Amino acid sequence: MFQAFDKNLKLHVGLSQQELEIVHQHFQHKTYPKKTLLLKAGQVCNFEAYLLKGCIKRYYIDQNGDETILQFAVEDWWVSDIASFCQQLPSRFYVETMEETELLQINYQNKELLFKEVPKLERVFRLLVQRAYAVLENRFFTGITDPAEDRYLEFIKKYPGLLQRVPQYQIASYLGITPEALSRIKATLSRKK
Amino acid sequence: MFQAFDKNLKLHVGLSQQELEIVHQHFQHKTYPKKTLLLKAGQVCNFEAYLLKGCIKRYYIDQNGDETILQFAVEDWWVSDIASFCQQLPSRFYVETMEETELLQINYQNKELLFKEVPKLERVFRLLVQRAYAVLENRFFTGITDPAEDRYLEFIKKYPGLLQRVPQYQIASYLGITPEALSRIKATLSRKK
DNA sequence: GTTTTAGGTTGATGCAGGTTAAGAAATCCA
DNA sequence: TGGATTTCTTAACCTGCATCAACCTAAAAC
Repeated sequence: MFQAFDKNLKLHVGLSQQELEIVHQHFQHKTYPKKTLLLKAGQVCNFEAYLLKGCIKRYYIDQNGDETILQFAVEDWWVSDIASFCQQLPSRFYVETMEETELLQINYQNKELLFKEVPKLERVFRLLVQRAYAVLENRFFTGITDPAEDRYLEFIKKYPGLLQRVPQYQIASYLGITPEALSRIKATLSRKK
Repeated sequence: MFQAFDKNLKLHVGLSQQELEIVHQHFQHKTYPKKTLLLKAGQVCNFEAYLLKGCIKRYYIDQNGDETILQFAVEDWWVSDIASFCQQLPSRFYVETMEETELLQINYQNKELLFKEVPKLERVFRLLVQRAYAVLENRFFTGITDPAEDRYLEFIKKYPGLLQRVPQYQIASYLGITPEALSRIKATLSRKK
């Protein structure tokens, strides 16, 4: 069960089997059914979770009740509201499973304990946040420079297979456009082919 | 000289005077004249720098030679290309002083040495990256949800005084709009007032 | 002190993507 | 299986911001 998880953690920093076992003890293994809300806007996010299986979205709901999806997480990705979790402040976001989802999750208290027991993990998690930062900056950047059509093509590459797992209007939301616009983009693309 | 810097570092983690002195030894104090390029696209970013004084922009230049500004940094801010620095990969960005600028900067090798000498700093820098992540996510988020006018008003609050220090067309670039569009926004705002 | 030049404003026009609406297709579930 | 619901598509129209271009001002350069 921990195979992919261990590999994810050890990507940049060596960890002994013993250290890994301490880590495992602080994480909780959980399975949630489809459409479970793991976080609601206004709550403090109390988890960082690694996805073993399934699919999760993190999104915002505006005054009109429309949702904007900020992140999809699938197998071997992490999900949390980093800002809320780290500063232990209320979140603006919702986090929700889109399929039955299996997680390894840790809460704030356990994460701090873990850092005390295995200080090397400060480094591991620093590198994880740095990776997340690089991913986000890239997303921000392409959002400014690339038109919607290019972003859609990028999306297909970055999340292969997710098109089949997630309704199209949610992908449109992630891309920052309306479902109608995405539908038109697909139409012109298939005309071009 | 190190007063504000020390305070910035100690925001979340206590550090002794001795530890701070080790830190100081690994940072370099530098002053650059206006319009100095600290990083060019294609180079590996080899600094993380804390601004004592002055103003810096980080930007991208597209095929048409137009620049898009991703970040302004002023007093008590950090500047770097985190993705390039951390992974030691070529950057897509330029980093340039907009005024005479005084920095405390550290390179990759020294940062790693510093981590070995004062492991507690792993934590300090993890928290710094987390803060940077939260700031970036907020920017990304408002970029999607808010219209240009709101983003302009946000900008004025976030960077008080910068309007006077930076030409307006660069602020437009930061906001993701053209100078003409910003000019019109200002016109309608003063009409509303 | 006149001439460049950089920065800012204003107007006309165009286009990507938003909005609204309605029907078609797919999926869900009793 | 069949009706309900959810998702996708298409079309007509609208809007915010981009583009292009002319013009204005003020400061810098000669």
